[in-house]
Amino acid sequence: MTIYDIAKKAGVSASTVSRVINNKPGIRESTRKRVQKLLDESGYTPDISARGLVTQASRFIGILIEDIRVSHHTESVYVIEQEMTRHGYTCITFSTGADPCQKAKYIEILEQRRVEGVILIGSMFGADEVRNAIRRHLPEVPVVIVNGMLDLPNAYSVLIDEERGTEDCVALLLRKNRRYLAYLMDVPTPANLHKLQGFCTAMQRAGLGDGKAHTVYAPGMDTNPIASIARGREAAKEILQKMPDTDGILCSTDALAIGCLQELQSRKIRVPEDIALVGVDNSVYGLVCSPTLSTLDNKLAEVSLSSARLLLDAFEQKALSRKLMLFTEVIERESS
Amino acid sequence: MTIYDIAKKAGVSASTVSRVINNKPGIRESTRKRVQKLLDESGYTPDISARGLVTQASRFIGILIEDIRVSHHTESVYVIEQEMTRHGYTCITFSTGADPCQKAKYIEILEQRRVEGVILIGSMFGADEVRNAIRRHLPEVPVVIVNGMLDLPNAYSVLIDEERGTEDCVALLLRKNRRYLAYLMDVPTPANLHKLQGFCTAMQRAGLGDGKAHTVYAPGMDTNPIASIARGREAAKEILQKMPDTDGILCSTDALAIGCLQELQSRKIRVPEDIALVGVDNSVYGLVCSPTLSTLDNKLAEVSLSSARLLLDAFEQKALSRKLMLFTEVIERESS
DNA sequence: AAAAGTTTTGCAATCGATTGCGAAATATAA
DNA sequence: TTATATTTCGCAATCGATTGCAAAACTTTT
Repeated sequence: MTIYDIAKKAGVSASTVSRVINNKPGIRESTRKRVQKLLDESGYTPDISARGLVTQASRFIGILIEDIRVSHHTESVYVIEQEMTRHGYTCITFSTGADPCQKAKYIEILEQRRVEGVILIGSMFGADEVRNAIRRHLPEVPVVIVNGMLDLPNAYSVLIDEERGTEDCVALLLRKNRRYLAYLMDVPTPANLHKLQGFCTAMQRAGLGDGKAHTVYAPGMDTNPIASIARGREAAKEILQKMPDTDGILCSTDALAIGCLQELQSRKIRVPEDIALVGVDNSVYGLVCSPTLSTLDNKLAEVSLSSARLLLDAFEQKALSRKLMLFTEVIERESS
Repeated sequence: MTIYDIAKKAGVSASTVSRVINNKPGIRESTRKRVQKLLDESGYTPDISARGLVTQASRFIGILIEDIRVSHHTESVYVIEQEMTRHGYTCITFSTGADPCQKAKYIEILEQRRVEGVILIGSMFGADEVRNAIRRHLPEVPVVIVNGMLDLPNAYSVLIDEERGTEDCVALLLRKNRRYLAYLMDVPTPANLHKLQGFCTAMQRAGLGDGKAHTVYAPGMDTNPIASIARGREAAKEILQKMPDTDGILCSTDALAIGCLQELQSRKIRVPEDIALVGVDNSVYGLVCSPTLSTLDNKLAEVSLSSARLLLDAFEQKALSRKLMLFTEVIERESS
């Protein structure tokens, strides 16, 4: 069922049908009615790709993410997809995996589909391969990086102030009269390094010494939260052994915090009485466990919505800035 | 950068370039080399939509899901996307929400994008609006329903034997010498009704009376597991009040089971000593909580992979059957 | 060296839309 | 009624590819 079929039935030319479909002026009301009726009855739907060929607008945007199964990414994808769909765009979403070369492959697919814009979610898109792939395959379309930066003329960023957020978490622990704080650090992504920086700054300011000395590392690249939790348990052991005085632990993710919690509980260490615990992410896990977990809300929905809006603005050259900074919020629950 | 630009540079016609791109025979090796080199250097990528216009193959498939944020759906989307991408297809995924009319809208978008096949995930796609929308907009393309059925000539189904799985869960509880079983039922979706049926059958067979009499209902349509957990807590109260002898609870989802667990623990009822608890889903929550939750693994990854394969087979008219039935597996952990 | 057979290539149509521009139809003015 | 202005519509080109068929360019044979 094409525009020509409709044209034939209506006894007009394809141009006229096209004009009716797109509500263009210069069509007699009576013909418009007649064609529209045929359009409705026949169940015709335009082939958007064919249209895109001449209008040079695919109405596609690409979303690249390392692994859609990690729950905060899922939330982002959801929000972005809703917003873009609302504006007539269709999202093509790929889980790229960690390998930068693989990411480049997906970027090429996006070019083949002629996406009008791209949103990169996650902080692992800083690799050179990615930069080059974008420069090569998508030099013209706006690219929004959620929680990361890319030094390219067509790149935009939406960031959250992780450093300040972490400082706020330390402040919470201090308010609870904790003085022997430990920090549990995940993979050294740019975002996580910012958090670490925040921890160190806050420690310094409180006169509690060198933050790095109070930091335990539990790096690992896992998509499965269970693995993170296991890392958290191991790290907790290390903390207890190296810093037996610890009365407050700040973890760079909720999953790690859950791991700590499990380890502490298995040793009959009371949370928060003996050790207060604070995570980062505001994930569901923090509500499922007992005691419920104090955490840092990174405003995922807001950040994602902002990225979608930023991209839409960029389409119309209306973007106010290439960089958007949003703030986090501490959520105080039972574990602190 | 189009095929014509390349042709001009190479001093050949567009047809020749096209033949090189698609590895068609009948091109002199020397010209092929020359054109290929230009192709590589120029960073040309074919416009897949333009190609699709003449080949009548969009290489798109659509995935419809109520809400991508619910974690088992995410897993499905991930698996399907990987498999389809591997075969050269690009997935367009939509979170449709619960409203059937909204679903019909998305089905129309899929038609506009000329998808070659569709996968419907979740048991909520049985509504008449959906059926009609498919009949109207996608009467020709194969549609695979994951965990559901649709009476249409182009529909395929991948199902899991929930009934039998639930029976196996009851068997587990019986092995643990539990005799006063309660069943906690979620929304009456087709899938959940099958589970209930399984519970009743197993109870009957064990001579433990009428399953329905031992069932408590906690219906609710929430995307957020926290809400499910809250429902679980409430339902647990009801169970304890109505059936104080209960020594084993089977829940139709893990989230409900977590809710039960929380409620039981807050009342100092020991799990599994006083009451054994079994969930269904094999979700992460079951590993995060303590004691870890016995559950029914519904083989999500396998089911999803099978649906993708089934769709691919359907493309080539190689589908062995319109209906595929897979089996579940009981995972015994600490809570039972 | 010409004829016949093969291998390479290009022309032009096609897919399903949109759109500038001119022509036809209608409305308005003289 | 004719001239002019204004609507309304259709022709044909275009977007970026693919492909059947015929023409051109080579090989091989005689």
